[in-house]
Amino acid sequence: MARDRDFTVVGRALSTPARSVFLNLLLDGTSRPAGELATAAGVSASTASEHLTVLVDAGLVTARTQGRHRYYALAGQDVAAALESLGVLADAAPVSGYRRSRRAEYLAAARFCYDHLAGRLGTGLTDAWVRSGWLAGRDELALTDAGAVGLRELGVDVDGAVTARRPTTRACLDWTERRPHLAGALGSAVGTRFLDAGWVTRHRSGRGLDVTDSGRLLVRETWGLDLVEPGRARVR
Amino acid sequence: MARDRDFTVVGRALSTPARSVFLNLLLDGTSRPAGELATAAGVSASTASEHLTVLVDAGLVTARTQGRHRYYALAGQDVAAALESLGVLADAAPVSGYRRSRRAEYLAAARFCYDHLAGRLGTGLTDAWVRSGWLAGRDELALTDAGAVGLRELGVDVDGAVTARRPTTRACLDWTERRPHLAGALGSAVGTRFLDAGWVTRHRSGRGLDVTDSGRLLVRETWGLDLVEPGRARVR
DNA sequence: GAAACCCTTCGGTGGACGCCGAAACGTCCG
DNA sequence: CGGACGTTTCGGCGTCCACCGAAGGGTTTC
Repeated sequence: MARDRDFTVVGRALSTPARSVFLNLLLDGTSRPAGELATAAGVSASTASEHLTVLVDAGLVTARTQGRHRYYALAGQDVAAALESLGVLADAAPVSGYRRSRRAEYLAAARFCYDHLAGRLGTGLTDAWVRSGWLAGRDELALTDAGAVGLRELGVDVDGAVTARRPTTRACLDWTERRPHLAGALGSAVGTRFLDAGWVTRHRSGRGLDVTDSGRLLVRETWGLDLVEPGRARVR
Repeated sequence: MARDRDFTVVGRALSTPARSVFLNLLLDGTSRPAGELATAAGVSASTASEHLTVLVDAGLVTARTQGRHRYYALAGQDVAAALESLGVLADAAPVSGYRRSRRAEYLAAARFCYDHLAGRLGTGLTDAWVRSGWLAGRDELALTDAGAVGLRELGVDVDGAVTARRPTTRACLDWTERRPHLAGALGSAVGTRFLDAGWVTRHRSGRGLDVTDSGRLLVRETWGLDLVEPGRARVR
């Protein structure tokens, strides 16, 4: 005889409006900091924090600390699938398959992680610069002499980044690509240069970035980095 | 953009131990009266009633009134599937596919619905007797003269059933077969005769019945009713 | 009609929990 | 180091709700 399942933990996790909003926001596969979830649900930061621990304890959501931020995401595909099937019960509306939202796709392509480039653009550039010897090491991403020269030619304020108080380079784990990308003072300088040179422009809302034609051309010609058009990107 | 789903209603429905027990009991596809569910969960009848209305309002469970009983069952296969996928989250144990339990299969084959035969045996006999002209009408199941003769020959106390205060015949909707079977005073008399003649025996626990070899032979030879061996019955 | 039975509805009570602001903790920046 | 920032923890408050017993409605049986 099959052992009984205890639905109470998962059920309780789903039973409040704020947590329902959280899960809906995370259903597209994105990771989001606690504060963003709090404002989206219209609750205070402290309340959101409590809700999030409930979701984590229930196994629906995972947390990852990054600097002074804490990113929350669905625990896995099976969670998304379960919520999907539950959604069928919630409203009689037909199911739309689980997939990244259009906005999530934009963010996955290119975005600002605070002051440095992230997404496929950020990880792609980092990979290319490691391959070409501009950056050394997998985790440290130390700036080499060749890298200093190359980036200076690009117009990046390398000297300012080196003399800054904050660490020159830092590896920041990308939550869509699951690989590190360049952060720290140098990462910030690179991001500033990309914006100033018009290689990327801020997307209408939030952290998203549009890679301009000139930027797309630059990264392809210089580092062989081929960025897929967001709108046409193959998902999943 | 996909409209947000509201998980709160379903979530709240799952969030208490008593309701979790109810759903586990109903997961095998059986229908059960409110009282049975109440004692199984260890709560009072009134509390159970409130829980059940919550489950019905959430769309997880349906209620069907039968006489002075009220049978509750899962609302459908999709509900079972959703609970199944949720169960994966609840415990890490691997899933055993959704299917009728062995006990449920026994009950579906033959059982007592209070004092009259139900399950495939009950509906099969009723169908056969309607076909052969012993009973008339789809809903009333009135006893014909030929039926009185035939049943009397079987040893059924037809006269006692006709003169009883309660209605001679009544159609009782079968919850496994979803078709009517014979109830009322005559149904009771038939059930009594089947037990006395040794055509069926009470299963060890509760309402379940075992059809004996003599009973199996009788129904096949007399009415062409072929009952599948419970243990070998194909499910689903 | 009367009694037995099943179930639901109705009050009332106690505990659980969602909510917030204040304070503490850790990180980043100059 | 000092200030800003994101997040969590802590106390306290108000509400919701799970629970029960008693009462009421409906059905079956005698």
